[in-house]
Amino acid sequence: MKLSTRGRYGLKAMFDLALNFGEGPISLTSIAERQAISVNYLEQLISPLRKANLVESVRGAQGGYMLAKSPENITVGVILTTLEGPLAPTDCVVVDGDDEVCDHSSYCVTKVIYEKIYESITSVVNSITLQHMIDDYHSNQESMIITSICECK
Amino acid sequence: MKLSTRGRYGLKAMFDLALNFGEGPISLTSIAERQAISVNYLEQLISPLRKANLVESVRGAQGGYMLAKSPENITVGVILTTLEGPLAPTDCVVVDGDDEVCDHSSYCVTKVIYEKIYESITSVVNSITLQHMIDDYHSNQESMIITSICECK
DNA sequence: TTAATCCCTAGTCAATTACTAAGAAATCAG
DNA sequence: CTGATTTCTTAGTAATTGACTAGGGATTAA
Repeated sequence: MKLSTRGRYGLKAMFDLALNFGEGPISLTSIAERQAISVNYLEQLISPLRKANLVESVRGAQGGYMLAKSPENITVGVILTTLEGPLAPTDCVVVDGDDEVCDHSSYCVTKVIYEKIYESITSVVNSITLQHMIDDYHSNQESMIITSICECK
Repeated sequence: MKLSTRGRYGLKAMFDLALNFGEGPISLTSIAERQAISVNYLEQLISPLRKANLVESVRGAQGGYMLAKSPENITVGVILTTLEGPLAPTDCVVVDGDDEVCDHSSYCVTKVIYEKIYESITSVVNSITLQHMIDDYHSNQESMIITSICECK
C-alpha cells in the first residue's frame, strides 16, 4: 500500500513548479537539484504529466516546464493518479465497464471494503490542490529547514 | 498503492473463519479449497495472524484454526495491518519515535498529505469488523453466486 | 500406528521499481 | 551560423519484492 517514488517525486516536482508559477519555464535541472532527484529519472516522470496537460514545456536553451493551469486548479489527486494509476487497493474496484476482474461480481463482501478505502483516498487527494500546499508552506515556512520538502521515502 | 495477496487472501480466510465461528477448529485445507488459495501459501499467512492473537490453532488430526475473539471484536484494520504492515502511503508517516525517516521533519508539505491519506484509510478499515462483513454477507446472500468471495486480484 | 493436521524454513521464478545511459530534436544566445 | 542548453525518447540493468512451491518436522485424534 505504498506510494512509489514516481508519485512522491512527481508531487515534489509539481509543488516546485507551483512555487515558481508565473515565472516562465523552469528547467528540470534546477528542479532536480532543489528536490534532490536524478534529472534523467525526473524526465520520465514529467512526461506523463505533460501528456495529461498538467504541465507545459518550452524546448531548447532557457526552456523548461511550467504548470499548465494555476495551482488552485491542480489537485494532488490528479498528479498522483497520473503517475501511479488509480489510488485503489485492488484492481477490482476500478474495472471500467466490460472487463470484469471478478467472476461473481454481483456482490462481494471484500470488494465493498476495498471500494470504501478507494473512496476515502480519492476524497482526500482530490480535495487538496497545489495552492493548498503553497498556503500551507508559506504559513509554516519559518519552521522549515530548507526550501525542499521531505523525501518521504 | 495496491494491497498484496497477503492482505486480500488473509482477509478472505478470516472472513471464512468468521462464518464458521463457534463451530470448532476449521482446517486450512477446507479454507484453501473454499477460497481457492494454495494451502502452503495460506499457512504462511495464518502464522502472523496467530502470533497477533487473532486466531487460535488446534494441532493434530481434526485440528484447525478458529477466531481467537468474536467477529465483532476483530477489525479489518487489524487483519490487514498484521499482514501488510501499516496501511500508509509512505514510511515517513509511521516512524515510531526516534528514528526519523525525514531529515527536515519539522514541517513537510507532502508529509501532511500522506498523513491525511493514512488517517482516512485507517479510519475506514478500523471501523469495519468481521461481524459487519457477516451481516453484509447475509443480507445480500441471494445475489451471490457462490459461498466464496471475489478474488479482487 | 497412521493419517491428518499444524508449523517452519528455504528456495525459486517473474514482475516491478528505480533508476542509468545515451542519443535525437529543438531553440536561444552570441 | 554555431554551440550550449534543454526537452524528449528509448533501451538497458541491478536490486528488490511478490507470490508462491517444496519439503520436512511436530502433534494429535481415530
